[in-house]
Amino acid sequence: MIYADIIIDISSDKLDRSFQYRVPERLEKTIKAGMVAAIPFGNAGRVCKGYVIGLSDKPKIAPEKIKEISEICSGEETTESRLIALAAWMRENYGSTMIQALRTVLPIQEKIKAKEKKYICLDISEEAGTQLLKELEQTRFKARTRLLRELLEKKRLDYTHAAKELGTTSAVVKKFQEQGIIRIEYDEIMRTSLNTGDISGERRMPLTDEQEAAVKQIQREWKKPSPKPVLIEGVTGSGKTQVYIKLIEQTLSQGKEAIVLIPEIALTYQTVRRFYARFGDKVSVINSRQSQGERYDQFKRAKKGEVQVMIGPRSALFTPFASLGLIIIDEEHEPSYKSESTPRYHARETAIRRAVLEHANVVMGSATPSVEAYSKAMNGEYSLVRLTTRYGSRPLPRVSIVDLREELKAGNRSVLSRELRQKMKGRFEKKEQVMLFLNRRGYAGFVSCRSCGHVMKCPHCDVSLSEHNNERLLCHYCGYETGKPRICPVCGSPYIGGFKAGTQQIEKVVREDFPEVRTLRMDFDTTRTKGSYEKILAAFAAHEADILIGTQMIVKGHDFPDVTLMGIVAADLSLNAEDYRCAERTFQLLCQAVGRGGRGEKPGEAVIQTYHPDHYSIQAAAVQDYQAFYEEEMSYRMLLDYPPAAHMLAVLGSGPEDEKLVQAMYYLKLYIERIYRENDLHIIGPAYASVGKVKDIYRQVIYLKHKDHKTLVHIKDQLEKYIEINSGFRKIYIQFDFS
DNA sequence: AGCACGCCGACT
DNA sequence: GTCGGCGTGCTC
Repeated sequence: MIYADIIIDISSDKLDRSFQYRVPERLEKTIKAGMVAAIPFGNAGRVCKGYVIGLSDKPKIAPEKIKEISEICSGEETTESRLIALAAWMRENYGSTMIQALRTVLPIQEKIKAKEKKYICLDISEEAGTQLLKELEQTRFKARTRLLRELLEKKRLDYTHAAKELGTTSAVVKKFQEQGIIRIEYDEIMRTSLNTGDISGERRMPLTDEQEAAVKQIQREWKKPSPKPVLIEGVTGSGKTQVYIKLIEQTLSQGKEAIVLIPEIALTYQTVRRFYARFGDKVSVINSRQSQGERYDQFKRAKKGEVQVMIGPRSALFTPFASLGLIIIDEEHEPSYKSESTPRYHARETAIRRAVLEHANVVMGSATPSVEAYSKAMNGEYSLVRLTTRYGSRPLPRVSIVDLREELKAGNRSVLSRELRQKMKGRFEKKEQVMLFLNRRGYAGFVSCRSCGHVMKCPHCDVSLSEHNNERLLCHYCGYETGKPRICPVCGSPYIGGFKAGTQQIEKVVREDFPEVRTLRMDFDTTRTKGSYEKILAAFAAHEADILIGTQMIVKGHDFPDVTLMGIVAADLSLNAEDYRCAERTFQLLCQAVGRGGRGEKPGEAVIQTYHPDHYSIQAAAVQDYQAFYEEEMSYRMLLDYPPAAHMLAVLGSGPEDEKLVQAMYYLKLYIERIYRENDLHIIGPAYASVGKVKDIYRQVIYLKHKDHKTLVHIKDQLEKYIEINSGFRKIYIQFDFS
């Protein structure tokens, strides 16, 4: 006798588990994990659809309780079943429940019902409603009162939303509907796709010899019986997009589709317009500002075959194309390709897995590949393609490194070194533009007491508050806001002030030093509203300002031909993070920043200000020498057994009660020591995570390091079981994070 | 999600 | 006593 594990519905949290069904004899041969089956469910025996996620020969519960599968609705070779197989792989490799994995892979399913989105509407006049509310308030119909009050205020309520927020059960709604007080409305609005704007300015450029050679090399790889993923290492301005477009053209001509992943931060109209220009309405774009419904529409169009190219961030990877031929990952090194929620998948690895399942190809590209990807290219797992010539053979900017310690010794306490200020002055006189880049990564101006050193912290999170406009203190993790205190809350000293490091302070200094100069600022504060990002860039491009001051976001993907000086104010702020990847991040950011300058006719220049002028990541970035950086960094990772030299698994525990969490994590460590007795496993922790508390939830972490990825997956599997059985983990949420 | 069950106040 | 709303728990 064969039994199938089936997941009924991924849209509800309450059904977040699998149910076992008997497989009738006639289906024993055909049934496979990933198929969609019709099954009776619930007391009323209503038939619904479910996903087969696994098969076994043992019943988990009393066999007489198990019902039989009615029929199979899908074959094994459908897009959906391949995506379910991908979800199963993600579940296994990243550690999550099957439901969580399915929800990541099939955002469609959630909306397949909501394609006819249900709304509750008042079906009687407002006066009658108000009257009825008054009557109801006198009675004990609490749920109805809540619902009616909300309805009078909002007129139209989202059905699922009402259920969640107001605790409105179906019984309440049904009763109201019978009485004719409300009606249920459905709507199916096809949200319009992104407007393509003016693309007439784009002309097709022939490939350079080097690009042509790269395309040929990739095509040779694809002709092999089992093609490897391709990594393009191409310096900034070498025209990787041209190569991508050529490869997509070829894929489409074979009747297949393509997915282009672009990191969230670079996903602007500027970057996708070249794809629009070439492929027109064959292209669809997803971005993270879109609602679930909008994304669903995009996926539906892809499934119907109305578009052939999908461009988007990480989640676009799951576009349900019928015959996927190519996945492109641009800026492969970007950290946003790693998911921050369970399953914590990496788009690069998952794309390669999907490509295997779909018989598609993967091409990734970066000027500064991640150490992980590059090491795989070195050991032959990926095929490496190099683009070394900058467009129009423009020289790289001249870079000078300024030692800030020397500045301090010379009595200059400003954030601008003498050299940088001197060079800025020269540019302003010549009417050329300047960009100042602050690599701050959460080191925004925190507020501390100069007498006792007390730092203002968020009461709900383990982070310092940062000062924003008009003396407000803001928590970047939970949004907590408070006024800046006049005196120190600990010692009462009036000398309490901001640590000057934010973009606002730099803007202030620039204005003081150069009163004539028009400044523009781009950071967390100024880009919060929709469209402001593009507005700022457009204003700068139109010479409405002479200097642009900003964080990470200013170094991504924009060409300003009149920018001839790039100032990197504090290069090593990102070096101080305790993360093993901080040198890599610093190198990548600096390379991008330096590469920004000198895109036009005039030669560019860059100034890097740092306290660590001798650090290899800064030295290598100044001369844009990836190879030198890679070798240094790789020997460091080998020495300390960090990925990719070894594999690492972070076991993250979180919960509202500190002591319970500490205890549970300690037991977890003991359990790991008990089940794995070889001495080749490094266990670090448990310890509080780098941010030990977020929104009043405490967080701890155990790190496991081992040469073999499979061993870690095995330990994860055992831990999952242990946690499920053990009641001590009831209020503790455990997540796994592989790297 | 959707259904049955059982508790509890209100009313014949 | 019975009726009916409303929260709770279960569905292989």
